[in-house]
Amino acid sequence: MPHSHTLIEQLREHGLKLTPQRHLICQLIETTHGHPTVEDLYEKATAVMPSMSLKTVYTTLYELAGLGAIRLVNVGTGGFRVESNLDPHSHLVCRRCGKVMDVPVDPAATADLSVLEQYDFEVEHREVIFRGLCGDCAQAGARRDQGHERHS
Amino acid sequence: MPHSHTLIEQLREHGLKLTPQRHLICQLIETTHGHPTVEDLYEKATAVMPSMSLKTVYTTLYELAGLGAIRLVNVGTGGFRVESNLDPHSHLVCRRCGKVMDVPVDPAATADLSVLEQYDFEVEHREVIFRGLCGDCAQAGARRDQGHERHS
DNA sequence: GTGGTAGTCAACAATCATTGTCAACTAACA
DNA sequence: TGTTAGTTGACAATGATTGTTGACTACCAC
Repeated sequence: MPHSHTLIEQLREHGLKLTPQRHLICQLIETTHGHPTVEDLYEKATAVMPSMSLKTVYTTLYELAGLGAIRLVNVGTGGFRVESNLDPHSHLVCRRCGKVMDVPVDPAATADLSVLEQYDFEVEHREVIFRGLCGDCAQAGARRDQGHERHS
Repeated sequence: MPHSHTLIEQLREHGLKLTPQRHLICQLIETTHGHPTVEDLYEKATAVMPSMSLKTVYTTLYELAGLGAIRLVNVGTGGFRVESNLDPHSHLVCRRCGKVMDVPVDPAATADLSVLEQYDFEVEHREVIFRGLCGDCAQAGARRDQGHERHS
């Protein structure tokens, strides 16, 4: 049920102070679709509250992640991204533009996992990433191949 | 068939010069088990050839990756790791010590992938990561919990 | 073997993401 | 409204990676 709470409510429930900075960051996360980078949020935040420091954004994100209110994922595109969609899903990651998209493929539904039992390892979380080219980048690549042949 | 070639042979086939640096790096990759970081390889390389620069290690790894002879994977533990096992498999990543282990779970066998067709995205590669605690770290955590209660 | 040349290398500086430190500040509660 | 523990912003530091460049060298032709 905590999942129906807003991020701010979750902060309060855990005894964290409701500072204006946290308020703003939570709001931005809730109203931003996709998978913003820390820098993305920082830019949006400073637009509203110019004194906001990048450090505060990082700190707040780690706090929210610690509460399980968000997840910080690293898809290998440099820096991590804020994941506010907590439903089980996988990611499409464009190797050219770095765009990240959700796909409703449950990582827990991965094929036969019985082999895992042979390993001395406590699995806590599963992650599935599909890498490749998004539509835009695939088109851009195709156009470039047609146009001026020699460019690689 | 190129997969049965040594890394050095693959370099040669693609017209890259066989410098002593590349020779050494290829050798180190082939004789190192697990998933060495760039820094790991750099340390081993400088032990043999002290003049080796970190830049050269990076450059060579990118070249090998460009040929498809190795893969550079980023499992979110800071810096990437060299993957010389090109068979389809997945990874166990310890969130505490950062250890990476291979498991023979084919990422392509992930459940129902038909939903992917609805997305305008060309999938080139699939990646599955299981995150959690390795045996050693799980034990260490349990011991700490028993001993001095209050430590978090 | 020797010379020419394109491809490589080491050194060094620069960049990017992230984290540490700490004094000043403020939300929460009495 | 005062007290105080928890937060914040400024700033420096770290760690990983990348850019630049002149010197160097593996390779090919002779």
